[in-house]
Amino acid sequence: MTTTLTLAAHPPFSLPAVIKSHGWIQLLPFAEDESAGGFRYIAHLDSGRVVTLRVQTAGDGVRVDVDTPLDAAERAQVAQAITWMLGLEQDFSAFYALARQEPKLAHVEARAQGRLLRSPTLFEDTVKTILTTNTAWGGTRRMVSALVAEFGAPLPDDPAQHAFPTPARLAATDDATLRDVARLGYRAPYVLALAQSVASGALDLEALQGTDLPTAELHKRLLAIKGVGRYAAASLLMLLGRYDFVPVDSWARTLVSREWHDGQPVGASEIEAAFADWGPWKGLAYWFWDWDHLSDA
DNA sequence: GGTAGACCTGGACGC
DNA sequence: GCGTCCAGGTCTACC
Repeated sequence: MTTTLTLAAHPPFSLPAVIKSHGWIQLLPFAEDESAGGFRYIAHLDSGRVVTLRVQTAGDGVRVDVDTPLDAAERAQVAQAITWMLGLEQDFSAFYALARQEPKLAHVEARAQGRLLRSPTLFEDTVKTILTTNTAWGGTRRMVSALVAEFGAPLPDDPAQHAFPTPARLAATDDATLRDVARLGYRAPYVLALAQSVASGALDLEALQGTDLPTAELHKRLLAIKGVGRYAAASLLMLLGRYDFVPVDSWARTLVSREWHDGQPVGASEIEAAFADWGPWKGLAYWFWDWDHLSDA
């Protein structure tokens, strides 16, 4: 027996657009399912069960298949998780109205761009974001894979596959293990401290999903997390649906430098200034800007 | 508020 | 195979 859920999305919606919105699909326990045009995600449910969610386009939303019967609470959790992960309820009509006036963003509405693929929990997204800092993408993939393989709960039908580790599981490890086994390097104490504060209840990260806190306050709270600086905080704000900041990394500096500064070095202030007119949509304008002509940068 | 140096890893490169 | 250099954000100490 299997379980199937059908979830509607606020139009316009494109599952491939969400999947390709950034690199998260390449990080375990996500896996792209190209034959179905969707993805798989190994979820560790509150009930303790570990299941594979198979997601593909269906009608104006998505269909979620699970290879096992789920009880009512588990079904509700899966529906809530997928709705959050894909931003099914997000409305970008205000952004699209502005984007129509800008040739470099004229494509976003037709492609249904705007949603960014999220993990089910802000804890997972925060750990992954910390692991994107000060390293190449290959390093991020390696560190996330190691964390999942070493500390994630195994899938019963295929124990070689694992869910993302829970805060409690990571909190139960130690700095040296995270350095030696997962090769997190100097990031190990950051991830450990985050896991411990979430597991102990000292930090309620998940309460920030859908919070109505002002963006400035949210920004402040994210920056208070060790290992989360300006770039990581801006990235996490984007995942939380707040686009007031541009995640300034070396790639952003390269793009903005070549687009508006004739290849001369630029800093965060120049990047923020380049998108200042986009107000609460700065981050999205940067993210979906048509940089194609700079792809060899 | 701004800046320099340390942090850690893996890849590129030269020998 | 080995050693060196470099890129990638954040933190801390210092001015």
